Amino acid sequence: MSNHADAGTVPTGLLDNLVLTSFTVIALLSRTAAEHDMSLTQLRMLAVLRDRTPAMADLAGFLGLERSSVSGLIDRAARRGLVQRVASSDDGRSVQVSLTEDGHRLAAQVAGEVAGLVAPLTGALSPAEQSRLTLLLGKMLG
Amino acid sequence: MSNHADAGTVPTGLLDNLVLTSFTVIALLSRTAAEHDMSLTQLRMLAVLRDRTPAMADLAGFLGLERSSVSGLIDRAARRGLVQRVASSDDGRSVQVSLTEDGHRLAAQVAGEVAGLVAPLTGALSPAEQSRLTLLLGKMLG
DNA sequence: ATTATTTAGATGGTAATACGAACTAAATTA
DNA sequence: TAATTTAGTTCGTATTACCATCTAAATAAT
Repeated sequence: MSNHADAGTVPTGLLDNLVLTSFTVIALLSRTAAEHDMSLTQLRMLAVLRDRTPAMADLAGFLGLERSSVSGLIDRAARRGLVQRVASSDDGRSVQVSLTEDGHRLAAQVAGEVAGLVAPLTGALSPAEQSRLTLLLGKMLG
Repeated sequence: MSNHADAGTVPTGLLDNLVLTSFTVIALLSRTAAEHDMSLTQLRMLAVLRDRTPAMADLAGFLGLERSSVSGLIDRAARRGLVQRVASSDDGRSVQVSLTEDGHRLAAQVAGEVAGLVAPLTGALSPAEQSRLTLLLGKMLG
């Protein structure tokens, strides 16, 4: 048994702040993506591919999309030279999706820009508060 | 002068947790919206209209969209009977957008469902931690 | 007063997003 | 060897969101 709050209830202030924070952060990410003529989904895809080389179905799983949606997504990104499809050696049907040089460069740049945009927010907190927030969010994420 | 951290920098762990939390919350909201055949934008619109009756341009401002995008959004929502356009009395060009009865009902229901989905997350924290998180997010939101 | 300009929204055209269903080809299983 | 499953693509559709353009109303300038 836990001495935590009823898991079926959220204090209104906490719910509001979580939702507001989320919209704020997502808006920042969207803005960054838009500045590079990308969608939020493309930005997520770039982030996912920074340290993975998944097959199409796995990528769909990471992004929470249908396989058919990912086909078009990768088509467009490949047309821009950001990603490439490499045929799998052991399975003739499968492809490994990976970032190109340009893709890696863009992903790194975008990551830096996002950090720059989030900094003013977190900058409102002292280092100690930042640490506490990191821990609390981490605990919540499980 | 402030004794806070350099506003140009975010600790990696904090950035990651903020982004992960945001995607988690937004995914929850999207899922809830989808269960009612709505988009995230429509859900946001419903939330905005719960305590406002803005003109189209103001609504566009709230949602961060162009006026033309909002026209279609409201068209579709009105076709479903969720919102209505009421001609402004003092300005013949302007309309006030408002929720219908059905819109209010749906907005309330959706709000409840969102709370139910967020609860398991926040339930990982003790009441004291929930309070601290609320305060930290509030401070960050300014 | 009358014309000119600005403002509020709507409309039309375009591209991206995302889905489901149907399809092809390769790999497994029977 | 035939039947089935799996990986990915293609096709058709609806939504989303943009920009540019348009209409009508309101405000400003002459």
